[in-house]
Amino acid sequence: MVQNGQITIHDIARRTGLSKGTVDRVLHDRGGVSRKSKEKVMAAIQELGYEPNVYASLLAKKEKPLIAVLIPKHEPDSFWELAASGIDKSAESIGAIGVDTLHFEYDQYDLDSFRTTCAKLLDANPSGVVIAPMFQEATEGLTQELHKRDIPYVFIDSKPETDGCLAYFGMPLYKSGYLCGDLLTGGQPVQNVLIVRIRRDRYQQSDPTINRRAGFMDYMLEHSPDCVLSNVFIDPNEPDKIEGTLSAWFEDHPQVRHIVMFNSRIHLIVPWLESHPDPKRRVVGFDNLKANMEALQRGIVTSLIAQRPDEQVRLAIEALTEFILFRKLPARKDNYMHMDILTRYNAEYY
Amino acid sequence: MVQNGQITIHDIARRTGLSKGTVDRVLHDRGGVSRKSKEKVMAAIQELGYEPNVYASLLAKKEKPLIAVLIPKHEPDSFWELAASGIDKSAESIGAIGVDTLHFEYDQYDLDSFRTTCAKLLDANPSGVVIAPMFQEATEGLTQELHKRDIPYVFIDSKPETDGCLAYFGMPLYKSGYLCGDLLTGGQPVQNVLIVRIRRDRYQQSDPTINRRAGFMDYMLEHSPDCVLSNVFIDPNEPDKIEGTLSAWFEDHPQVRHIVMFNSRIHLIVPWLESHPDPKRRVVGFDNLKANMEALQRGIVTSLIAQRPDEQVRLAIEALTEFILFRKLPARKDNYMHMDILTRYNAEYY
DNA sequence: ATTATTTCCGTTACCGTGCACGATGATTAA
DNA sequence: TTAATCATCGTGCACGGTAACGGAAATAAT
Repeated sequence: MVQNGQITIHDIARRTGLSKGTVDRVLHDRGGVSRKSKEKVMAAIQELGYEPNVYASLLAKKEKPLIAVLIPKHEPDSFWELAASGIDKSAESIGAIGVDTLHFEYDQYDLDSFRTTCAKLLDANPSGVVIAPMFQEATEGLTQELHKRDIPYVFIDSKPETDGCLAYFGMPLYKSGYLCGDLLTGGQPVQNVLIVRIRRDRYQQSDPTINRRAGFMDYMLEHSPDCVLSNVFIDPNEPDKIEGTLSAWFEDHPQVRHIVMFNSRIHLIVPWLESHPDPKRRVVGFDNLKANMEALQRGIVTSLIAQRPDEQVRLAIEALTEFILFRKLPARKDNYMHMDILTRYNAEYY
Repeated sequence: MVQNGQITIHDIARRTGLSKGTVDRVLHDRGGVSRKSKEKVMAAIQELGYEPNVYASLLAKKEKPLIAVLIPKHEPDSFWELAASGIDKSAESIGAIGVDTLHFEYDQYDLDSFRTTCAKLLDANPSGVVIAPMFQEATEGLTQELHKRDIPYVFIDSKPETDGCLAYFGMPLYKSGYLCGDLLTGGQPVQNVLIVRIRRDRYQQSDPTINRRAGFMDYMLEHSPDCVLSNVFIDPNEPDKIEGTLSAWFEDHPQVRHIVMFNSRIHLIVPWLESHPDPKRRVVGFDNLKANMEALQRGIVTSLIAQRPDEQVRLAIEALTEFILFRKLPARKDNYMHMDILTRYNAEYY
């Protein structure tokens, strides 16, 4: 440990001939200080190089900041579960420095659920909020209220076009589609590609796969202009039918050996892939769900593109904490996360 | 913010009919407490779920933990510079919670320099140390002294076989070589590979490339048993000669289009690669040095394997901080970092 | 001129722990 | 029996900062 001849507010009080109460007032801009005194204090702070003692401050305030996290409800092995576990992890570490965390989860297919969850969140009166938005308008309603109450918030995953948020952490969706094209083709021209898609619920508001598909299309246009792209739709609610659907399709297109999905559900087609092995096939999907990782390590899936959802939330929570505790703004407002390329050879330590 | 009905030592003092002095004594095992009192206090702590207030404790002790970091001295765009910048970043964030950080840098080719730097480090009397070891024996001398003084330490990058360190954060070297094989060959059998090597200084103690090469060899043995592996040595101290060396070699082996280096200096051969373009060539190297990244984005280098040195040190410092402040042991002792695969399509956001 | 407001600032009681100091009663030595 | 020793414990100040409270002086209102 280190002995610290720290400069305290007493020092600068003595130096200015004022009391520590006044010093505290200018430190926190609480008003009620004459211009002259304020200037003297500021000067002394500069000269002596005063830095507040975080411990003493936190102790005296005897308050714990609360960070609320608003994410979609999730099934066991899903993208949002990865995010949630990331929340728990960083909740632990910031809990150590005296910051509490609270999850709020809404049904991403139910606007009402989102609304009521927002209300609950506001009731908890958090000092900061992490938002994974799904419903454009309702989110705006929330952020307006947060603004009114002067509560900072950050977005993760996706974000409204313009917004007064503190920061945003997410994946570059278009680019991830582009990268996906490179991984699927291995950089070589390709004749046929099958895109497996999920019939979206009509209530679904935001769809990241649209941007990914766009990036993918552009890659293919540039590198394999003659490639035929086919689409097959499957229904995650009827997993039994998936194998049949795929088998039927491949009956007509036996030559297709490049398969891609732009959502996190590549694991849905793994049973079919396993029962129809082809060593030359290439399969690319997204996100490090457990089921996906297993398929990757068994060689069924060629590559996954992952975005470290846990790190996304960690950074989001960290940025929020720094702002709440120390009023420190994040270095960048828009933070695009690195896209991790996972293969069977580097999956082990992810 | 949230009001916290925290349990304090007063509460457990009142509950046991003792004074806070006594409670403090059992909390810190300072002796001078009867068996009966001690038991009563322990019981009350259990029942009420007492958790010490870190802020108050740190404030009262009026000490700031100091974390010392011991790494090799480094040139501008080198691996250890990446690590150093990671240190600065996390120093900032833990600085916010009142933890200081201090660099100590030694000449990795000079044992004496390591020794004197260790001495300086010990003089600073840190509460925890992060070590990037290069000299086996001298490192042991340091850790023994740290043990004596009861100072926790963690290793990064590499570590001695057996040691009482708190944790270790590093890259799985052998596996990274194996992965490297897959990236270089694209999973397809290959006829010829050129390994560009650096003539090591004879004083160099640890050489991560040995393990990487081993992993690479095994991959090739399994996937391209007939492949011819050639070695060419270059000297980083005479960059002017590199182009000549390579040109001379390729005169005799024009058919070789797979090139790999197992250290972070792939950028050294970039000038030659640029002046002898070949669209079908594949080049793989290690680490996200600026020069390497540029070559990657220009398409000169096919892939890089990076290990996020900044995250390595962040995790190391974080583990140390948690232990120093809260006596919390890290979840795992050996932490192998994820190997990042970088291509021109995902390099942008790294 | 007197009273009522402001403006500005010092005082003070905390926040929860750490630790030195001294007090108390019990035990032992003289 | 008296003095000295010891085990055991309570008291009180310190750490640096926060913010409520109230007082003095300056200004405004009557």
